[in-house]
Amino acid sequence: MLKLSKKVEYGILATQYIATKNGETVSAKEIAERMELSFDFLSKTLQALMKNGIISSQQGIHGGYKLSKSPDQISLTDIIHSLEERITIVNCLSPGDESCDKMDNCTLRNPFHVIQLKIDDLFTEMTIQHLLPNNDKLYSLDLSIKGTPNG
Amino acid sequence: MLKLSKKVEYGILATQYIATKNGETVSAKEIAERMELSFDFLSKTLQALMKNGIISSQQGIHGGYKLSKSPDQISLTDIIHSLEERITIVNCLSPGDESCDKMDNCTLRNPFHVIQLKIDDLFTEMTIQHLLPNNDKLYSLDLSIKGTPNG
DNA sequence: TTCAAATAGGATAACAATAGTCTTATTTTA
DNA sequence: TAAAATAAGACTATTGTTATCCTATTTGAA
Repeated sequence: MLKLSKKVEYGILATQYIATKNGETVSAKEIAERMELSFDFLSKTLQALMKNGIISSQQGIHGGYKLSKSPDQISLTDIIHSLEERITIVNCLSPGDESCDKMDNCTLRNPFHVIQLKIDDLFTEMTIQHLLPNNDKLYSLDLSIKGTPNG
Repeated sequence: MLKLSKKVEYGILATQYIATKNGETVSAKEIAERMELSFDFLSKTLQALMKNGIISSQQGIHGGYKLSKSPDQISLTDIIHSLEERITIVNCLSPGDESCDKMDNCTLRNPFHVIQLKIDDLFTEMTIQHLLPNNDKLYSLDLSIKGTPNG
């Protein structure tokens, strides 16, 4: 419950790995080997990230992937949205969902919506830049737990 | 991904329903019928809530359930912890987890931990009181998103 | 031209987690 | 003693996730 999928984990790990390569093209094989991930599954993930403009691909014998944007322009939400359809804590918060017929007099939906927006915010505020080794921006971001403007 | 389980949904719905009864004992049958939930599945949920001290049960012919604490003393985290084992966005944040051998030089774990703590906070701050009909406390809680009243 | 190494992508299998059902035992009151 | 309730274990069904397999296509170099 409330867990990130492997797909998203793979996506974040791979994007982070590519980011450490500073513009070099990196093959799926290299990422899979270095990060000890399943090559096939990783490939699917990379293809989805490519389709969503997070990374760009080069086919052919010396092909591979590189970032389409700088690491500080790629949020975890960007990656999550590329890889997952349903990302709400309850179905009735997903756009177009009509699975619940009690929506109108439900006293839970609004409170859940508030929580949802704040969770979305957490993943939007964090970028690949924050995940890079020796990064000094992570703890200067407003990620403290108590007494924060939004928390 | 990142979804609440039905068990937790049932738990929250049931606790909220019981709370509207102001100390009366309520049977699982009544809750199941009124909220249109599976009786068997709801029973399991209620039993777990009972074991964890959220509600108390009375067996026998006029038995049922009532809250053990006042609605504003029951947080969503209390309910979630009663009903789910693993509630972290990645496994390596669960207490005692050793599934990942790269933990020590992982640049993702700390950032994820920060997000995890903030998510935990969201569910801890919200209580059953906030979910009650005509509740006037929900929007006085600091649940604003980015300067907007309710998001 | 041909081969090797890479991405692209569909199909499907294996696995795990979630959700739901069934059955029986126990408790309590009338 | 019967009825109505909770307690709880076992089991089944369903769904979602994860992984694998296979083939096609692209590209560059020998």
